[in-house]
Amino acid sequence: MPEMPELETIRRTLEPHLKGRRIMQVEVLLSRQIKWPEPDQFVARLVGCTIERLERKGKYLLLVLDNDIHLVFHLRMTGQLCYREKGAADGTHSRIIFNLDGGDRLIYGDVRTFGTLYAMKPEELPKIQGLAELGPEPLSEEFTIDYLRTALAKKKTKIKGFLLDQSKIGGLGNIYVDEALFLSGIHPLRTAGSVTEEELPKLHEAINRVIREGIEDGGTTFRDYRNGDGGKGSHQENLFAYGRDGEPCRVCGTAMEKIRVGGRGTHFCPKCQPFEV
DNA sequence: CACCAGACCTGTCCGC
DNA sequence: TGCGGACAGGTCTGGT
Repeated sequence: MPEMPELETIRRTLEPHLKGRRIMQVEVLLSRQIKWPEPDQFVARLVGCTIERLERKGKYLLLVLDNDIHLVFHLRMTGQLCYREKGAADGTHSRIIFNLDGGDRLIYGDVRTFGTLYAMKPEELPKIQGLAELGPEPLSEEFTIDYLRTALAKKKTKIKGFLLDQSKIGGLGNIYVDEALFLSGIHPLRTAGSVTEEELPKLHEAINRVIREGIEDGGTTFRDYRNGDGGKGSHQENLFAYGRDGEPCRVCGTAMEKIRVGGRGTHFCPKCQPFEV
């Protein structure tokens, strides 16, 4: 489900509800989604603590508590975090429920149950490998054209796989990779190392643009994604590539195509994104 | 190290 | 209406 724009939207919509709130009780309905520590310890680390702030790193959301515990979520494909006021219905597929002061709740729901939760002391955070190895994020100071040039250099892996690799760039997923490749005119099967000096700034800007616009639109809702208030995003109305196979390219009118790259559905325009450089 | 299939799960959609 | 298969926003592991 969620890539960086969706997680950032969740962070922003939850923050006003959760900042300064106390966790009174935690209901663990599906313990295997808790990865660290053991579920009873997980609960013990949270109960009675106050949420000081919400951070996001790549596709991870972190609630930092007043005892320095970091409550970390990775939503994988179908995880949802939703704030519900006292008396509101739970919704379906609730897995972990955080009861807050005053009877309001933060509900972790997840249809496919791939999502992961952790309650970590600061020194334990490196145990989360994906978090420890996270590459620079789009729109960050570290994500420069020079960084991208060096990271791409001589790589024989496909550009699509490269952009999905969270240790290279943190936060892109299948939707926004297809969008960035479309906007920069690069065919998804080309190798990372084949990106030319002329294409490099276009790709860099395209990555920043799709993430920026995704956030501005509150994320992309195709199926499960909802923000912290249960609302949908609108970026699905502004996509150029993802999910548009068979439809006319928004730039040249050619029929968009869909192939599989590295096992992932991949959408592109055969005219705007020629395979030959 | 690159690359792929398979695994983890449930739900939905499409064709027969 | 029912059934089987493909597919879904993500990562991790194990094999070649």
